[in-house]
Amino acid sequence: MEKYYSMKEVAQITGLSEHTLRFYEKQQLILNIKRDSNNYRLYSDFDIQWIQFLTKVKSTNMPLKDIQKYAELMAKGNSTLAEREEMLLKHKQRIAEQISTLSDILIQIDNKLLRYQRIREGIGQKDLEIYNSLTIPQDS
Amino acid sequence: MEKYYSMKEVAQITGLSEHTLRFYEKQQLILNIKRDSNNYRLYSDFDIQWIQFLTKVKSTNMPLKDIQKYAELMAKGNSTLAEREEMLLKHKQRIAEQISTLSDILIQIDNKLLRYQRIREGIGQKDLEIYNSLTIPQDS
DNA sequence: ATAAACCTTAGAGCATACTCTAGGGCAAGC
DNA sequence: GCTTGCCCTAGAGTATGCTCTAAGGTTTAT
Repeated sequence: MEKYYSMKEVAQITGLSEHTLRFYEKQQLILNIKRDSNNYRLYSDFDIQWIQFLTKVKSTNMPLKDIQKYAELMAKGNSTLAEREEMLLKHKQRIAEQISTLSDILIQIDNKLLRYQRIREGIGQKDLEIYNSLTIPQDS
Repeated sequence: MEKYYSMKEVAQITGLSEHTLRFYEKQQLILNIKRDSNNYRLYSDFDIQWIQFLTKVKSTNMPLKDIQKYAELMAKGNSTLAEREEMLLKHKQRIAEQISTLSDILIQIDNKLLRYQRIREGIGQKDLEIYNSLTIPQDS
């Protein structure tokens, strides 16, 4: 006895809107959703797990197009495992790059905050420069 | 003697297209750019530094609208330091959240990769299930 | 004097990812 | 039988962030 979930339930569980769920299906990010006698969608536990994973990778900036490709491979079965593995490895690489970019800018922001602090303390007022011939204080 | 840079040079230095540089100026992310007698833009070192910082924060998903606000505050001078500081602190928070999301999905991807490996090794073939009455192997 | 290499503007067009609207069906309760 | 609460589709509309086009100006070299 497999349990199925309605559109409304899945929207609640996943945090996505019903619009978005239908949109993802139209874009083929979500495939093979069962229907009841009224043509209403019936989502399985597997479907929900996939939507949750999809949401996660999307939040790490994987384009919908790529997610669609992954969903397609997944639906084709085990013969596509190597290809899916490759996609995930590439995405891991992109995530690592994102983390590195984020850490980098975090440092730059801290530097700016330190400079602001020094300016507030009256040190470093000498850093002020003339900006394009207008008396606009610098931020740097 | 302050040095100035042409549109083309700034595009090369920053890696942004000339189109994008003009677009950012129209959107008021870049302010108060000097002009020569031909109405050509003259970018200062400060301008370039700002564009480089702007590019960085943009890459950490700060919306252009927020960057515009920051640029505006910056142009208003030291009286807006506290407000700018607040913006940066909030953005630091968002960056921390992004890093945490990314690290999290990195772990999930690794789990998936491990499962793939097990399937490739012939262990876990029993994980295969029937997907919506079709014989579509699971990914999970 | 004319071509090439710069630059300018306004505004149109495009890609991505939703988000909403219109028009309609079905099933349960009053 | 009719309202309420679900659900359905197709397609239009919106927001963001570019990206390009058209039409034209200036400077420098040939």
